[in-house]
Amino acid sequence: MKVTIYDVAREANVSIATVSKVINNTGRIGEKTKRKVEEVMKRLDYQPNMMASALMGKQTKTIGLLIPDLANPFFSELARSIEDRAHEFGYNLVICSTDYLPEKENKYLNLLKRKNVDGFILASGFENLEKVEEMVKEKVPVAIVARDFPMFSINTVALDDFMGGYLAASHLMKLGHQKIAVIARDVWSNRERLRGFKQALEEKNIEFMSNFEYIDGPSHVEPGKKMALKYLTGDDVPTAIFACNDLLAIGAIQAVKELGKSVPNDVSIMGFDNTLIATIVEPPLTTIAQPIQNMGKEVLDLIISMIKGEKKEVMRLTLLPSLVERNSTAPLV
Amino acid sequence: MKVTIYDVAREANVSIATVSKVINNTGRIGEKTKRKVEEVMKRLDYQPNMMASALMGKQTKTIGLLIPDLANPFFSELARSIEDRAHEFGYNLVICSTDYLPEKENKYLNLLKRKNVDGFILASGFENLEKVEEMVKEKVPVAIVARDFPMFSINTVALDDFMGGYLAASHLMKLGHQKIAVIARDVWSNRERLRGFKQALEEKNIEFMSNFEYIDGPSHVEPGKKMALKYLTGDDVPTAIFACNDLLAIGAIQAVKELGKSVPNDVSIMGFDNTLIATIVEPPLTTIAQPIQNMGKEVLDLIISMIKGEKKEVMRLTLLPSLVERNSTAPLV
DNA sequence: TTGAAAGCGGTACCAC
DNA sequence: GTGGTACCGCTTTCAA
Repeated sequence: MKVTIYDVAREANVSIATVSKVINNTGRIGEKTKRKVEEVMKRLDYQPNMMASALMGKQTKTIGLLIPDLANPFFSELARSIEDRAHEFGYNLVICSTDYLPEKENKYLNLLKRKNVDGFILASGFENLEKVEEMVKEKVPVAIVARDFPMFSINTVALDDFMGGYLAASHLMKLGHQKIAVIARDVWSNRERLRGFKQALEEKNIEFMSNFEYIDGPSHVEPGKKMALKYLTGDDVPTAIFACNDLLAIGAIQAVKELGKSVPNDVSIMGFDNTLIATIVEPPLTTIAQPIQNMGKEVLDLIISMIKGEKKEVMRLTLLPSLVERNSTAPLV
Repeated sequence: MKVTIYDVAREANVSIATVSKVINNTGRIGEKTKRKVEEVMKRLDYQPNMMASALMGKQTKTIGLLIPDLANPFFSELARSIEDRAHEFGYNLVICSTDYLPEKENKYLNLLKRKNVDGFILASGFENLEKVEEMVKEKVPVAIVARDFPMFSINTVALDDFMGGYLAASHLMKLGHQKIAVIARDVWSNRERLRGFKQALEEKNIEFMSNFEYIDGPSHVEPGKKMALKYLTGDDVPTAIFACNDLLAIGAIQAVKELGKSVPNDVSIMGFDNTLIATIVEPPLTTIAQPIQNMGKEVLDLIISMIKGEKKEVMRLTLLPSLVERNSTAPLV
């Protein structure tokens, strides 16, 4: 049977109160009693039951992480970096993929609340604002990562998406491109990227392509390819394409190849995220890098400090993207 | 404050015992009492606290998943498929990356046991046999996935790695290759793949390359590239390379390119796993596909039936790999 | 059919 | 310093 605090107490000839004290290192205990109890705990291989202490209001040392899709490299890399940091603090992660579906978001949120997770990290793609607002009101520790709710008072570690878009446009324009198509799914961060993108164009008096439209479907290779094909075979053929994530960009590369053209000689392509796959495609993808490791570490630290009740004021940490030049972009000839 | 079973009981003018019964649909309750209680639960938005019921011996509806590295596409895809199936049953997943480190394996195992997870799924790469044996003895539900412990009586969903290696060698030999280098990390499944590989060679009286050695370091792009470079610049240059996962294969492709040669014209390359990235490299990777979705579903079902105490006999389910031909392999000219 | 009460494994306050 | 004990929120006999 599982060994409980009672077993330890009996074996050490002390009360459970005393054992509890040595476990948590609280109150006053005599040196020899303490040593005795510790010896017994070791001998019996006693593992305190976290359910029980959680019931008494202690923490579960578990954090809920909601992301759109664990199989998407950006999110799995992000999850991994959060996980690493969490383990340093003795926390575990319950990971849930929401597929951008508000029903799933709500379902998992409720489920995890019932499991008394100590806090939530909501990654980009979380759409259900009211629910989040509700949680903040209930004082449930919630932090947002890789997504910004600018209208909203909530702890956030975000990327400067505006700047990301701006950087992308600037790079492409510097290479001489003027007709730059954009491939994006209609979510908040992409709207920001688009805004930054347009801002950069405007400053150079270059017009934004009028045939732009959001993709529908997930930000995956296929939709990216489809949209790129549409642009490349349309009336107003772009000389460069900025895709709002690496997967979409890869789709675009495939489209270009399928049309018998070359990247970057005929069409330059840029991605966003700088995930593993950006280094793997041919040609290697020029992309806007998100500091994934750092974002993971920062949100985790943020949520921990919220859980501990340290952080009283709301903060928004905005990390900056950077341009990673590889071979999928080239000067316009 | 959180609403408890007491609040519901008071509001409905019944005892907590009655409320408990309607929650769990156990015992006998009058129709109208039941309806009344249900109405109150809805009205108060009552969410039973799972900690409390777990303390009473009920399940936590949580499964621990130990994998080597969440950022590795194979494992994130596998985790995602397990997660999906788990959610269908109302289970959550606590995911831990072990980096193939026995210390981490043990640490997480202990931590999760203290959290009363209902069972464990151990993915390929789990090295610490004794610990697993111990858990099986303690009747903790444990299932293994994507890894075989043939010497060991434990529920498993495995891939026929031997056959995978056999398929790979057969395919390359059919293309005329006789000098086939192998890139692999020294873990169980790769030893099996290698065994199958050699078997196929032997049947055709083709010799296994004598300069073979295991890589050290993780099964990632860089080590793959390094080893490929070593083979390709050595005395006995292979005409084809079989890498034991897609990441390593990509490293090999990069090595070939770096040497100014072409895949598949100068060197054919094969991978293993058939993850997303196999479709993304250039040229698209010929690889041995693991039925990842299916493996995920099957282990989850397996562990659930163990948790429910249905499955009494140990079973080993072996799924079969299949060859996916793309463009990284070509006939030897 | 319903409810009182005894736990489950801890924590923490308050005497001693 | 140490121990008694009242909970935490829920499940489960066992009476009524």
